[in-house]
Amino acid sequence: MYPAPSNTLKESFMTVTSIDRIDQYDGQTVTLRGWLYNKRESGKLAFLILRDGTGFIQCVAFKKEVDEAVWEACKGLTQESSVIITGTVRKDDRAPYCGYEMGIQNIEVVHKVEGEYPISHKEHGPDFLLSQRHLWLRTPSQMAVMRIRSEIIAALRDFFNDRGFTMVDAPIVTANACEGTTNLFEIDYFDDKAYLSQSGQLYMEAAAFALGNVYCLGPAFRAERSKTRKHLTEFWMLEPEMTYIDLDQNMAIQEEMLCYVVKRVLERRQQELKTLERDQSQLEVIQGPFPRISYHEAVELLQAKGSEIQMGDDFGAPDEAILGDQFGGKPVFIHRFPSAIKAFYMKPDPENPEVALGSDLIAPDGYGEIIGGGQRIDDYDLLLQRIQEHDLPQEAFDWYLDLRRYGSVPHGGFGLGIERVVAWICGTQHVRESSPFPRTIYRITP
RNA sequence: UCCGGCAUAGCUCAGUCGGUAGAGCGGGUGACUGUUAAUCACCAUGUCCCUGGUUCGAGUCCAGGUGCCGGAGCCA
Repeated sequence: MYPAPSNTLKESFMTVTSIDRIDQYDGQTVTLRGWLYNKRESGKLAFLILRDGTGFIQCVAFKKEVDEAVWEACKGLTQESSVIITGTVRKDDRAPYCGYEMGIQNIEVVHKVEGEYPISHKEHGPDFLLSQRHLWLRTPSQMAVMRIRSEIIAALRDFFNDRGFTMVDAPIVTANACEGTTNLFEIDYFDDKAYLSQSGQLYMEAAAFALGNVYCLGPAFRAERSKTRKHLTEFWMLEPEMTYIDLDQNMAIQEEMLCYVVKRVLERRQQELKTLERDQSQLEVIQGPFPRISYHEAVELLQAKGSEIQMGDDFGAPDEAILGDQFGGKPVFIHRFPSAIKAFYMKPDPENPEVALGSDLIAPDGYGEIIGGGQRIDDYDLLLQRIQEHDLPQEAFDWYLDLRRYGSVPHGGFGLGIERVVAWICGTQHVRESSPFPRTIYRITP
């Protein structure tokens, strides 16, 4: 018979494999290590649904064909108990999930769950699920979102690495604000105050003057009391910065990057997109060129659609949603916003100094702004003037001004919100679901 | 910070006119040799968010508070 499990498993010559490779072992006896996802049993027959992180498989035990101890172990098994199952792989049309099932020969219960597992296979509300996020991650939809998130980040890194960009990490603890000063998380820093970074951009500008084209990918923190489906207090941002680039080239690389990412998810994460029941035709239309309209044109378009927006106002959420849905499901660039509603470092358009050489990329289906970027001011005097106009503490920006004192060049870049892109590609209702452990205004656990 | 909504079993919710607290799922027990979120029978489960008020009587009505959700502002 088969050896007693735990201490002899290594010497048992059993092949330990994973569910995603099970099709290579048809007819063979292998060992899987996983967790009990679900169980169905009748008097003399038990179906155990095993998950191991790579997939799901149905394992079958007939009372007559297994040891009594194995039968008893199967019967007593509870949801999410961890188990090591050895059995014969066979193709079976009745098997759910992967088309294969495993005839159980031996089972080792690594840890049996006592008491109720909090998450059932029926519906739950979002607040409850978020309070159980550490367990919710085990469900198929959440695993699929995390796999797609991982693929998106890998694709973004590959895109820039393949084009000669250098990855430079930006600091998390900073002394100055990149955007406004009202949205900073303040921390004690020995006898001083410090802040959690809102953006790595200013540091990327310094790095670009050293290395040429660079990017960072890291967390950003905003102490905004925002309670919308597009906001987290901690989110991840990709921030490339490029020298000798203009606004059109900047938008072009954003477009190329996003098309590459969407294409790669379509190619490599079919299974996950199906699990999420994502309408893939909506992703297939994501191909360049993306429409590019000016702020001025956008406001006229919105007014024609019945929006109350006035020239000079920033877009509200409904405005963004309208703009995002005007172009056949493609994202749209809005460029040349009024300088007054944009960040202090945005370079004015030489042809119309009232507007800034910046752009936002608005995603369809109400996901809103997924990228914001543009040209940076490269003139020392103008940058100093803007810092003063915005009542920013000049000393904290001395090093940033230095970049315009020592070999300033035209440059620009952009910031891409990872959670928003993941939410859009996955079709999740809320960015909460696209972060493994989301932080919102009222939630910092788990 | 402002506006709106919600709060009842572990979860999702119902609860009529103010009159003894309910269902489904989950849990437990039992039956069943091909189940697909299995089915069937039985069992157990409550600070009705908190405080105060009205009333013979409050889950229900009133006031205040707390928590959460959605939105605005701000932003990726």
